[in-house]
Amino acid sequence: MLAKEQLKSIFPDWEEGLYNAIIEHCELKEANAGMVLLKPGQNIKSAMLIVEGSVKLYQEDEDGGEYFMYHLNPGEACAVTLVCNYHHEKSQVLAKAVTDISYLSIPVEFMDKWLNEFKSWHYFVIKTYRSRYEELLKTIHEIAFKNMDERLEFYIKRQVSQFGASVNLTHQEIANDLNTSREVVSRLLKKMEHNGWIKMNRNSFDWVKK
Amino acid sequence: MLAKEQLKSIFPDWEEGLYNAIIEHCELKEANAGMVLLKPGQNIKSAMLIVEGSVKLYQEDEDGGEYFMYHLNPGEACAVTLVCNYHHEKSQVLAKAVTDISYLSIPVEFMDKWLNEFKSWHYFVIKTYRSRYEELLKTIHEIAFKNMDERLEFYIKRQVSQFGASVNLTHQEIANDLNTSREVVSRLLKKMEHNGWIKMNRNSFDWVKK
DNA sequence: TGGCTCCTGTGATAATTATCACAAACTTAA
DNA sequence: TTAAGTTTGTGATAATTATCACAGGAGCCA
Repeated sequence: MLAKEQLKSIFPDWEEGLYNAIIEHCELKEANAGMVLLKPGQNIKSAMLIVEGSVKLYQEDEDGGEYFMYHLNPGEACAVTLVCNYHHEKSQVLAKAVTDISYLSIPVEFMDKWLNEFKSWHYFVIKTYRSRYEELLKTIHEIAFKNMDERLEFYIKRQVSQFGASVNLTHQEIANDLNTSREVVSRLLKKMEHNGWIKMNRNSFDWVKK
Repeated sequence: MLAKEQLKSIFPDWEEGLYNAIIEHCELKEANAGMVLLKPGQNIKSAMLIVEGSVKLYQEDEDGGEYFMYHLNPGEACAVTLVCNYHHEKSQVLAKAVTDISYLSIPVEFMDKWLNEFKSWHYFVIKTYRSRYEELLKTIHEIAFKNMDERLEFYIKRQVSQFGASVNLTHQEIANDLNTSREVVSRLLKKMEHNGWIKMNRNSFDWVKK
């Protein structure tokens, strides 16, 4: 488990008792890049709080399609896993580790308990829901109103703000995240290259706009 | 203001003290069908808890487009207005009364206060966020993966489960809610009529499928 | 070096949706 | 009843995206 000091730096503003409870009852787990952490339909038995690395959240279609919604970073929690009150909730999203990650795993039974015991925990839960709700709104805004060129730009900008101007993704990976086809992404990226927005390499490209 | 008994029947599972606090500090407001209750960019100065009637929540585009996300019904609260901790939040959604409605208006200062005082209030807030988050997921699922015919069917079914099998909406209104054009809706409805899913009238139609 | 796989580019074509144009049917109000 | 406005139907066409087909290049490994 982490030292209390580390916990404090990643999850500030908690009560002393909450750090202690976490240290006492939670596991620090690890997962490798690419691993699926949560599948649609899966029963939720513990909350997931990111300590290191980053995670991508997807909406998944019945027949294999995916749509990328948002990233989870250190200090953030997966809202879907923060169940309370009624257990036996099932995931409606797909979560994948983008990098190697480590995360705190909090058994469901403590989540309810801590809601009563620690004010800072329940603020954390509410803040998590609120910020994820806002991320979903942004996603809806993109899909509902924008064409693929703008959605791709939005997607790349988020990628850039996460991992820097060098985007190490294949056209196919991007196409999967946006639930479109590789050809469409290739053509749109070509256009961006012509416009001087990106510089293309193999397996990656650099965002040079703005 | 409402009598405590009425409050209890609409918002069950609250603490006695919470009902009293609501009665003491909140206003029961009314609005007519069609009124805009919340606009994108608007400062949030009070929470909105539906007592009577129903409300539609939209994502709004910069240039006037709208996309319908979900209904709010009696006993439910508008998640966007349930701000806590930091004030001066701005709305990112559009809320419109579908019918004449009445709602409780709770000034922001009490929301924070009650989070500490009433356990049932903070469960209510979390439950509200969770259920609205799930509604947004459903919306994303529709827009990201489904063609207009299936989205229209999903839309009509929600409408039916809200207001019954007789759908009193013009094609134009439906088109606005789905951010598409009237012609598309007209043609798809014609197809549904041919398939025997609906019976069309002027200004309305009946859902007869299933 | 040769063969294999993965990634990218691009044309051709189909499917879906958007837009324009206009007519017909019904409703309302003067 | 007429005129004006609203709602619906439908063809024609454009724009966007999806799908298929295939070629060429780059990296990897035997």
